[in-house]
Amino acid sequence: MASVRQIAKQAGVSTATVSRVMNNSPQVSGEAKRKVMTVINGVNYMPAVGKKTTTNIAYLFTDSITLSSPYDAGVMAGLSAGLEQHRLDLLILNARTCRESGETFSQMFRRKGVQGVIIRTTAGTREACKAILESGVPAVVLGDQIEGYEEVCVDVDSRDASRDAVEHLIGLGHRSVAFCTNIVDDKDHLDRFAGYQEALSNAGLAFESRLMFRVPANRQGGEQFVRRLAAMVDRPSAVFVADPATCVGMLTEARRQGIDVPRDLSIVGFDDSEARFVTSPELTAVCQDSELLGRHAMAVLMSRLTSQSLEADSARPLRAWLEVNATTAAVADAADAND
Amino acid sequence: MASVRQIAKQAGVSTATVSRVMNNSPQVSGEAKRKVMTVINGVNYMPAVGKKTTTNIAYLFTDSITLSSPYDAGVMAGLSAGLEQHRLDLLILNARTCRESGETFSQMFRRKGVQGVIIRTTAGTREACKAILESGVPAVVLGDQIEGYEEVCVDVDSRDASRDAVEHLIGLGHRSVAFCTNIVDDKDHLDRFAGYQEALSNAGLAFESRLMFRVPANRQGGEQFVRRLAAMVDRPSAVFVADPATCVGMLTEARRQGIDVPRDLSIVGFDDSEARFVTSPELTAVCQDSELLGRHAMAVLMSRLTSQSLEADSARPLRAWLEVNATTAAVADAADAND
DNA sequence: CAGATACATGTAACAGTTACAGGAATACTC
DNA sequence: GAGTATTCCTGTAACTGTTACATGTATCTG
Repeated sequence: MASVRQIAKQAGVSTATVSRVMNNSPQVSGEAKRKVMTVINGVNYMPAVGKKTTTNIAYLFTDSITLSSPYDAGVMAGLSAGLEQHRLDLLILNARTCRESGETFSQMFRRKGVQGVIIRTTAGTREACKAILESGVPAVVLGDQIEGYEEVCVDVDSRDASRDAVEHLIGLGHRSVAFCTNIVDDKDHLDRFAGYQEALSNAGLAFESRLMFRVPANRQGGEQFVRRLAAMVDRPSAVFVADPATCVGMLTEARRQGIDVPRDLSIVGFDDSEARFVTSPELTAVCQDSELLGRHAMAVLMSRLTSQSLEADSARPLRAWLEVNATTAAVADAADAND
Repeated sequence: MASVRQIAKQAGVSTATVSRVMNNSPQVSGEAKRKVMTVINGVNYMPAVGKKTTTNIAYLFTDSITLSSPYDAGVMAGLSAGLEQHRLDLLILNARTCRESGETFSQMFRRKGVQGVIIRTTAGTREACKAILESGVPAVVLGDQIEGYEEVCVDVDSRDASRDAVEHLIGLGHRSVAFCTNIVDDKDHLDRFAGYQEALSNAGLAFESRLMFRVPANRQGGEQFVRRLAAMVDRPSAVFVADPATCVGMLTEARRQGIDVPRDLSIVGFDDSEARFVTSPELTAVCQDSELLGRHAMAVLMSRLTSQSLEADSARPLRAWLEVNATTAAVADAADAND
C-alpha cells in the first residue's frame, strides 16, 4: 500500500512535507499542499503506525443536535453495541470544533485514524454532509436523505405506521384529523405527512390545509399548538403529532386548557424512547427503536468497510409501529365535543 | 522520556518484545511479560507515534449501565462539551469487551492511546474500579465512592436538597413521610437517605423502618411500591422517592389504583433529565443536571492530567436542588386521607 | 546593498510495529 | 535412544509516521 515515502516521491516533495499536510501544519505552502492532497486522494491513503492501522468509527454531530436527546442517546448505545463485535472504537466528534483551521473533513478523519463515520445531520447541514460523502470516506447518514447516496442514508420507515395511526383514528370515528409537524422538512417528517395523506385518501377524506400545523420540535411547540387548537371555531377531534417532544408539550398544555384527552381530543404522538409510558394518559404513538437504528447504521457501515454485502437480517429496512395506549378514543357526539 | 528502546534495555529484552507486550501479543512468555510490565509501570510509559502522542479520553461503562439512560446521555453530552476546549476526543468503551484476553486495563488504555478515563461504575463493580485507580491511570469515578480516592469520585450532592424536599413535605403538614430507595446502596442513594433522616430529626419526628421501602430502580419498582402502599393499613400521606425511573412508575400505578396525586399522596421524586415536565401532574422533584456533572468530571480529570489545581468555579461541589411542582400538596384531613 | 526576518522545505534522527529467521525446548517416530 | 518435526519464544532488521534542526529563498529595513 501507499506510504508517506511513496506519496512524497509521487508528489515531488519530502516525507516531512507529506506528514505536515496530513497533520495540517500551518507552515506548508498552498502549492505543496495541493500537490500532496491530489496524490493522497488519488490512492485513498490512510496513515499507519508501523504496520498497524488505527480503527476508529466516528459519530459526527453538529451544534443543532442535542446529544443527550433520547434519539441520539439510543443511537449511540446501539452503535456502541454494534461496534463491540468488530473490535472498533466509537469516537464522538463535534463537527464545528473537531477540525483545525483550514482543514478538510477527510484530512481530519485521516489525522484521527477514523475509518468510517456516522454522520448525524439535519436538513440544515446537508451541504457539509454531501461534501463528506463526496470525499469518499465510508459514511452512513442519519437524519437526512442525500440525493445520490440513498443506500447509505439509513432511517426508520415511519410512513406505513403513520398511515396506520391515522386510519386508527378514522376507525374510531374521527372525520376531522389534524396533522402537526416540525417547521423543518426532514425526510422523517415528510414520510409521516405522506402516511397521513394516504390514510385520508384511503378513507375518502379530503386534505384540509387548515388542519395542518407547523411548530418547533420541542415541548413549547406542542403547548403553542394546543393554544391554537383551543381557539379554533371548528376544532378537529383528533390529531397526529409527528414529533416526540411536541406531543409531550401538548399533553401538559391540554390539561391546563381543560381539554380532556382523549374525550375532547384524541392524540397519536411519536415516541423514540419510553416517553409514552411516562405521560398520563399513556400515549398512543407511532414508535421507533433508536437503539436498533444505531445497530443497523453500524451494520451498513461495516458492510461498506469490508466490501461485503449486508447480511439478510440487516438488509431489511427498519419499521416504526403503532402502539395504541390511552390517548385515543372513539369520537364523542358533536354536541359533547364542542361544549 | 521513555521509549521502547530504553524500556527494552532496562528490561533486558528487545524492542520487539516490548512492543508485543504493549499490544498484548499472545506469543510472549510470562517471564518476559512480567519483566517488561515492571519497567513500564515503573516509568509510567505511554507510547508515542513519532514525536506525536495520542490524546483520547475514555468513557468506560459496564454492562449493568444502560448507556441510553438520561443520566448517561447527559453526562456524555457534558463530557463531549468539556473535551472540545482541550482538543481531546471521547472514546466510548465497554469494560467487558474492550480488553483482549489476559490484558489488564492499564495495558488496554495504553494500547488505545487513552490518557484519561471517566469510569462510570456502580457499587457492584467497585473492585475493578479500584484496580484501575491503583494502576495510576488518571481517572475520575462517576456513580460510586471509592475509599482513598474521594477527590476523584465526583458526584452531585443531593443530601441538602433531599433534606429540603422532606422538610417541604413536613411543612405541608405531612407527619408520615415514607422513603423509597434502590435495592443497591450506592453513595447517591445513601446521601438522599441521610437527607431524609436529617429532616425528620430536625422536625422532631422519629424514623420508622416500616416507612422505608426498597425497590429496583426502574418503572416496575415504582409500580410495585404503590401496590404495597395501597395495601397498607396506616398509609403514609407523602413519600420521597430517590430514583428517577421509580417515581415515574409510581405515578402511572397510582392512577390505576385510584390514588389521587397529590390529594391522597404527595410525592417528591428525583429527576436527572426533563422527566418532571412530562408526567402529569408535573413532578415535584429533587433535580440534578447530569450534563453539568459531565462537564465537572472533565474539569477534574483535566486538572489531574495537567497537574494544575482546579479553577475556582470548577472546584465547588455540584448541588441538586428541590423544584416544587404539582405532586405535593398540603396534607388532607385524617378522615379524608384514609377513606 | 548588507543584514534581518519570515517562510518553506529537506535531511536525518527519532518514535513504534512486525515479517522473518533462528534458537531452544518439547513431542513424535522408528 | 537418536533423529526429526513441531512449537514456542526472541531478536534483527526493515518497515511505518513524525519532527528538530539546518538550509535555502524571498521579502523587508536601515
